[in-house]
Amino acid sequence: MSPKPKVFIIVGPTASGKTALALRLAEASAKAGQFTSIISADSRQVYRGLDVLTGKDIPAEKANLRLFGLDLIDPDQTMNAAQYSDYARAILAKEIKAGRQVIVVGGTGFYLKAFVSPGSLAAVTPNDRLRQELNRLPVRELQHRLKEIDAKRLAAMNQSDVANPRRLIRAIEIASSPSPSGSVPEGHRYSFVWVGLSLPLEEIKKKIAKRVDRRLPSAISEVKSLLAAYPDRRLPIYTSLGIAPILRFLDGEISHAQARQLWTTEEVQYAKRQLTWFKKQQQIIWYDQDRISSLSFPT
RNA sequence: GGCCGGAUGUCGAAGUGGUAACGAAGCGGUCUGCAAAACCGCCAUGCGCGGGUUCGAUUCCCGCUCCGGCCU
Repeated sequence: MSPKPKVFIIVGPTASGKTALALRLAEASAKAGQFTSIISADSRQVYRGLDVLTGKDIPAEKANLRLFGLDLIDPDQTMNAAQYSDYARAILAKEIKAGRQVIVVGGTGFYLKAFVSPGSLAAVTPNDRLRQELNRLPVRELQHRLKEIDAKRLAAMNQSDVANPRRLIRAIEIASSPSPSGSVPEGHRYSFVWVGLSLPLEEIKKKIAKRVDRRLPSAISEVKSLLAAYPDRRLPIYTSLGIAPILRFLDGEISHAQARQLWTTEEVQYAKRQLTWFKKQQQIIWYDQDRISSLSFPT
């Protein structure tokens, strides 16, 4: 039995230097004659037209580098963890088969979870009609409905989830589907190596502040064009970090400086949410961002 | 100097003679198809300072300080 292909998964909060590390690893491998494919795991970089806001900063001119996971959908479309997982799995298989090594880089923990364990998600496809209908109901009513069709499922939800309309709707969706089939466990065909980049929160804050400052002008024009082409502000894409403050600025509600401040705060809050998620992932091996240079691809 | 208004947590902001809404920030979490999302918990023994009235005052009264406006 041949050894399972080793796949690096680089995670960490925003502004921790994940991309830079991936590029360095890829370059080093290229020198040794090994080509690398990078798959991004980022729920917002999948949008076409969302570039400076999401910091798509991998230089496209990097030769010998195949890059996936970016610009997959239009601003009025949506993607979810299952779709991402299917997509990334397919790419992974293809690239490995072609003899390339693969590095997955991303900050969307939930996508990564679905990616490494396909089948961890209930095999129930979203039911838009049902969701639309349920969306109008208050939380109380959602709880009531779930209780009627699957009391156990409701009882199993924690304090936070039972108050969360989205989780309730999803639970109802699963419970009311014809065959709430369990997931099909899939054998691990790959050996995933999780690498976490850590650096002090104070450093993250500094980097974020600098980045926001640098990006704001072009981010403003990006939001303008987005708004011009897709005026419906209820689209999920509009919940991307930085957009709300920029919209308020464009609406004349707040100043440029306030928008910058708010965007920065949003980014920092996001970084902390990411840390909360990654903290629980036991498989991650953490490295201090400034001592990462010694890391290299095992052969 | 006079008159009026205000002073509540880090910020914004309600409010009551019986012991401080709410929003933001902050802190800690949740997580099986919207995840840069959505959601949950914590966060002023204290209401500018000093007196007084009262069983009890942040709330009423007196004085003071500071801020804003108007007048001289």
